Amino acid sequence: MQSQTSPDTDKRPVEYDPGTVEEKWQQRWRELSTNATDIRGADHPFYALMMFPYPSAEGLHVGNLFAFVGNDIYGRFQRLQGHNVFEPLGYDAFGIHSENYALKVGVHPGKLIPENIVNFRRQLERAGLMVDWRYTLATTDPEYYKWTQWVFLQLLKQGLAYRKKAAVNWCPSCKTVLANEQVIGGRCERCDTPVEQRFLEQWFFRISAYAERLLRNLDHLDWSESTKTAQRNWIGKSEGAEIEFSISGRQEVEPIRVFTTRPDPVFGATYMVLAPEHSLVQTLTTDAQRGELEAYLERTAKRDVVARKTSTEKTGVFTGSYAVNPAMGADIPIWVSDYVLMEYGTGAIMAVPGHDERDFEFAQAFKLPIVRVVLAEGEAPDAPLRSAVVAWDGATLVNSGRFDGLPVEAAKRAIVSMLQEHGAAHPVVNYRLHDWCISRQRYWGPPIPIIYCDKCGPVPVPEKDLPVILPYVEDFKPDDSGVSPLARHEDWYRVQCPQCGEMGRRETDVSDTFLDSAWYFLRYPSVGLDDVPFDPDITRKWLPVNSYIGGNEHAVLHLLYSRFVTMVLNEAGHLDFEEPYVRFRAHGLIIRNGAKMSKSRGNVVIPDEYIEKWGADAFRTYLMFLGPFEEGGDFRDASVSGVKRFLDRLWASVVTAVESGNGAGTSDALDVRRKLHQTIRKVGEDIPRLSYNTAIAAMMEYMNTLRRGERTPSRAEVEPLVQLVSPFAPHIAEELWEKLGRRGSVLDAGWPAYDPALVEEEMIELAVQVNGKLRGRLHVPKGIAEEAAVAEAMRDGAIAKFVSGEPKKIVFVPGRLLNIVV
RNA sequence: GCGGAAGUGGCGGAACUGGUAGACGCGCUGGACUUAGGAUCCAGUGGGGCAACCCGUGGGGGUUCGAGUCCCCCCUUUCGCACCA
Repeated sequence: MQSQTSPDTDKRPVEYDPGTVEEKWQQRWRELSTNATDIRGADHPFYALMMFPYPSAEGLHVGNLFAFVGNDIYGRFQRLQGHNVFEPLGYDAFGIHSENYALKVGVHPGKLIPENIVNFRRQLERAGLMVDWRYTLATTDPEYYKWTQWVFLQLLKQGLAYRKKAAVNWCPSCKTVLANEQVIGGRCERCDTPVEQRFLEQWFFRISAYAERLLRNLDHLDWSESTKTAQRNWIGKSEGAEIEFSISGRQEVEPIRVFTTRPDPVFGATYMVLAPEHSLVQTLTTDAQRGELEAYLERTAKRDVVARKTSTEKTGVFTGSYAVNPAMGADIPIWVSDYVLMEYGTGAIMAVPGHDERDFEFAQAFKLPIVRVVLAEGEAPDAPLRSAVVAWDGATLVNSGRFDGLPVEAAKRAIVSMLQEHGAAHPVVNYRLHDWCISRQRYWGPPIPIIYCDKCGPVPVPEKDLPVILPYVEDFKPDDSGVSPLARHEDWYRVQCPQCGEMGRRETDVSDTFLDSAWYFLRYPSVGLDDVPFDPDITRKWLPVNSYIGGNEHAVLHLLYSRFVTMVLNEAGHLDFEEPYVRFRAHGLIIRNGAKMSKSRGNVVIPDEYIEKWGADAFRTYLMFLGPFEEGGDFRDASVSGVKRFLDRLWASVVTAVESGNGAGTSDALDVRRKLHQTIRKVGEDIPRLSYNTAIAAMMEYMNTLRRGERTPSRAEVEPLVQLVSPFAPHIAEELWEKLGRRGSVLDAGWPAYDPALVEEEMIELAVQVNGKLRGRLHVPKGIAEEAAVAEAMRDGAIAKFVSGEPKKIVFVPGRLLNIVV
């Protein structure tokens, strides 16, 4: 090919066999501990974290690998920059996922999970990740969940874990309680069954107390904007007022409190609505209405959450009682309806049917009065009100006594302060964020470390007694008793109270998987230490995490919970930082041939098959090449060949360079040298931006330059390229590094420097436009002056013919373009 | 309904703060070497036109010497949230 010597034999492609090369280097990395991180001795620690996978029976998914490779490239790059990089990986092995699969195949999860982990480990090693496997963990290890239980106890100690009987989301299929976050559109996130309501005693974490801090800190985090937005929306801060409505003729009953972001139309509040679960419902129901109301409550309780939350049909019952509208003192009826949700605000509303669509529908259905109190800009006061008018900008009040004519914004403030003087209102900030229910009535999780004692109540298991081992039980199938399968094992749950020594009973619920993953990053560098969850010196050195890469599906759940737990541990004095991840980037999703991958479609990419066929290096590089890392892309089988071809050519170039003995000195061809230095700069700029696809394209471009014409590349021309390629295709890079006669891992060779003088071209192509239209290109010296450029342009007939007479204006962008306006 | 992201060749995708649209790769066309090639190498490849040129970044307006990029109005896709008061 490039060689001029014996064209006959050299036309033969120089190919390499990825299988042999990759096996050799993976073995060598193991023998030489190339990927090991010196945790205690590191001078320049860099913690490159990736979200750990759930070790499924199906094995590693390309989506996992896409994320891991993306993180690995970043980590390897940091190492080449001179950092001590720690790139650990473990397994998120507890949870409903594993348990359901175990139930399906009838094998105990305690047997399945270790098998899956072995398979995952094999697949991960094959991918050539720079992971230090001495520091791996599985959330199912007692040495790990001992400390998950410890985290629970810290929250309890801080008063942030509490028990309450609450309406919870109950999945009748999984037979367990779900967190709000696990309910998608009223259905179970895992099995898509409509979720029902149940009332159970649950353990909650008071994350709502941290809403403001979780929100505020986002402003200073170097995170993907989309992730921050998702968290902001989830926290859902809204500012408004709480208004009290006293009960007409019943001073002894506490007033109904409502939260509203729109206090201005209070004069139009013609009735009130309580959520069916509201505590005042019984008190306010008159005897005459009781029968009808009880029937309604029963109906709504049975009604599944989907129907309740998605149907727009309004149902409800009058309680028989009246409240006093504090604005003008009128009595307004109090209704009960399931369109008001107990979870938001106070579970009660003042209904303003003139200006709220839901209230309007309800008022129409039950023939309640609708009053107009807000006028949209330019609207006549006597315009008929056919639907709710939700007006804001430029709207003014009517039928609101002395507030008539006031713009909405001013009216909001004026009305709240008027009501406030009467003690009937005060400004309030409300959040959508609910407390985190961590109880699960399941088997496959860490038991919550609590012992119930008749005398002492709930008593925390003393820290010295941790872990509370999850016992091996054969019948781990959940039932609909509302309690965990562990509650069927008296020998396990009957235990002495740690305080008084009387017989007590263990908490039989286990904790949410999200608690396992809320602190795992703290454990990695301290894996192996069994007297602390995380060593203070090690933690000071390695945390917070420098770079975290993961999927945006965890934008609100895992990322919010781990931030919360970090804040709490910080307050308790266990950590000296309150945000766990300095930088977070969400990777994109991979689709296949334009369609979502799914088992049912049968279009799932199985990494093993591709690695077998193309090699891990080509597969890794292709994954990074198929689209922008943060956006994902379309996996097309036919396209892998392009990347493989690039690696083949890289191999061939290095081999011929070495064989030709073409000096290790500087390269002879100036244009090749320039391109090399431009490539070094480009790749070095692209990797930190996670713009991997363009970094690879740049290397391919350089390869094309290298191969142009009948020439043999020199070592100096190929050696830096091997370094640039190494984060993407580490095995071939190592092999070629060795072929080049270099000792040690290419990982420790550093990152090549570029010469700024060579990056800049001396001659450039100057685009010449006439009236903004491209008319020609000039090959001119970089620093050419405007006058010289114009003169040069006018000598070019193809350009000059568009210019007649004196130009009106000349726009000159040095080094780029000349625009002659005539 | 609300919120996020995105619409560029046959396809995946490039284009930093407005400045040569289509880098890189796949595919395709032609050629070389071949018993053969789904290997390799070389050349070409947005559309139209013999050409000079013209048209082109979802559609329509606008700002500008100049717009894929900025502004306004639509359309489409996609991902979250969703009776949130």
